[in-house]
Amino acid sequence: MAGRPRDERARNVVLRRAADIASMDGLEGLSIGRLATDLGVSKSGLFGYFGSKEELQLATIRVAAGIYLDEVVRPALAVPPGLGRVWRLCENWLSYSQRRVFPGGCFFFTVTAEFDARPGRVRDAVAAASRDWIRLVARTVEDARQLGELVDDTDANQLAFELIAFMETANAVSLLHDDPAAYQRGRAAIRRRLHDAATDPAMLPDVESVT
Amino acid sequence: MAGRPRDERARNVVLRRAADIASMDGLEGLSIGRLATDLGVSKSGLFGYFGSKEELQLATIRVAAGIYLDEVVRPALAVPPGLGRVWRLCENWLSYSQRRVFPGGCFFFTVTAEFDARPGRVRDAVAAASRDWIRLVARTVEDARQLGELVDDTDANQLAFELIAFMETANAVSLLHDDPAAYQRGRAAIRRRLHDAATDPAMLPDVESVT
DNA sequence: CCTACCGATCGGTAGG
DNA sequence: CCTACCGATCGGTAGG
Repeated sequence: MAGRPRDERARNVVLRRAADIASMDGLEGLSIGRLATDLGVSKSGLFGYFGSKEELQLATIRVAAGIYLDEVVRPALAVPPGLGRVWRLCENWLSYSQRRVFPGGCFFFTVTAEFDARPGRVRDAVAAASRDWIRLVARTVEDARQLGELVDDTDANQLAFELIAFMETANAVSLLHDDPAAYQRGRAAIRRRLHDAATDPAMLPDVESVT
Repeated sequence: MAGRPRDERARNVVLRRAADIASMDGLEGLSIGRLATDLGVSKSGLFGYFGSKEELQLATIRVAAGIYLDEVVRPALAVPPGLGRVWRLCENWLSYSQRRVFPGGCFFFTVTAEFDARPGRVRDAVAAASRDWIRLVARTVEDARQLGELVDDTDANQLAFELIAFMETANAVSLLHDDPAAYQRGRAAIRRRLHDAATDPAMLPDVESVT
């Protein structure tokens, strides 16, 4: 069921809108009735696509993860491993947040805070996505270390934690205080930290001007 | 109205419980009916204390801010200004999060992510509390700089951003991944950053062992 | 994939 | 500060 191209395309339109809503109001704030009204379809028709609210939430997370992959991860993997790729990954994340690919900023920031203290399948899916992301950043850092572009005693997991902290806080501050300068702060913090860990700081590109 | 001691005490019991619920499920997830059932009182009686859900949410934020002040801010102001006070402030925050003073971790982390993309009085109150906190950290850093304990070209607002990023990310990671080591990561990051900015790194206390 | 409906719960009110 | 209720909305179902 739901295997025909038209169904899949329709499903994707629904889920893309669902991810937008969830980025602002959370996955609980996302209601089937509201989503149906927004899209001009019947509630029960939409319900039939997913079978339950929880399945809708899980499908929304999968679609958001795909967008994240396209916007942040894939274009960074297109540049060679090393310090440049670490920088690209961070830069892509800040751009993805700043361009409001999701209107409520990073989808995963919103739903992490929403589900981090509630058990269930939704929390598990959010945690799995987070784990994948943390591991990807750590592996990218570790690659740079092994290539000799970061000092030898660099703790990849620790550095990944710090870089992610700067990205997420830039996202949070920019949203809550409507302050685009938060991205300058995040970018400066990342640049400084990578500068300190780099064997050849000249390999870091200049900080780009921010709109 | 509601000025008698007994009323105020009762109000405080209600709001303390409200803050606990909101730290896990958010200020929208906090419903008057559920709160009433939890406390064994009638819904309309409880409603009468506040007049509207929004007023309940705003009163809950005020109570949570008071607890934050008692747990994090006041004990840091008891030590003299300087690098030691900066460290105390960060250490108190990590302890407040780790001890689960609120069962869902930092109350303000949860409600910031919940309201950062929705307009209204609740968002404004959350943003005001966040601004106060950021300014306090920045002023504490600036005091340390003026006392000559941080290098002269320290950008207080930038350093405050970075310290806050480490604290909030320790909170978020520990909750989502049920991983107490996140606090070690946060503490190590803060320590390293302050070490680099200190004029006399020996003034930083050793990292305490973590349970 | 629609209309029409279910019981439960929401914020809020009336009346005492 | 209680009981009893209001209309709206929730997730979900029946029946076509």
